[in-house]
Amino acid sequence: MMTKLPPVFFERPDVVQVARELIGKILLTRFDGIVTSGRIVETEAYNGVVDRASHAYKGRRTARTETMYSAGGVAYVYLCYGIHHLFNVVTNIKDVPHAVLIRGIEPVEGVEQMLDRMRKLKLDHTVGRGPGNVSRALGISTEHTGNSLQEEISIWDDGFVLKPSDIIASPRIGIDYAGEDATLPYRFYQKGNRHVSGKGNK
DNA sequence: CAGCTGATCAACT
DNA sequence: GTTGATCAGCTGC
Repeated sequence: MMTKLPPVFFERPDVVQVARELIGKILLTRFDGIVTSGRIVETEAYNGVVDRASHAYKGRRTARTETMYSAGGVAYVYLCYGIHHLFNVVTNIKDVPHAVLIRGIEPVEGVEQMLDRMRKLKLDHTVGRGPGNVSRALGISTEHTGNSLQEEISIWDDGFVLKPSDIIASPRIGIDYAGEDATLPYRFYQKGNRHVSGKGNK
């Protein structure tokens, strides 16, 4: 049984809780009738205007970050280091720029299509590992920023439940510039899953 | 296995 | 002109 997560799931006020609950859910895209999906195994919460690691820190608002100010339940996709498209889920209500970065998925449907997009011949643990690869495997790019998560891109609950002890919280990756905010336990991942980025995810 | 580096663009100084 | 919510490929232990 598959249930699509409704807008109210994303509009809740606690972005850290949403990030934790997204572990184990299914992220699915359907572009031109081609379905690819994967189970979310790693996320990070970005806590809006008070979070030095967020693009919306201190209420910064540019053409790029504008979609983070939408009501929860849409995609925020932006380009990092000029080449990587990073996919985020916007949460909270309109004008509160919270978001959850999806950092890792375990491929489920459309493996052949994902391998094609990754330019790989065979499924391995690097497919869907790291935020740039999540977008690449699922075919998501900056042109999808602002899109609803009820249409081409959607997130599903298939009844899969993780033991609470298998969801680990840790500091976020690659945000050393964020001072004290860099130490907050806003990253969540499934213990031991090989599609989680970094080392030592036991 | 650790460490460096190129790719390449939007935002900021 | 510099810097990042990154990745893969190479170097040299």
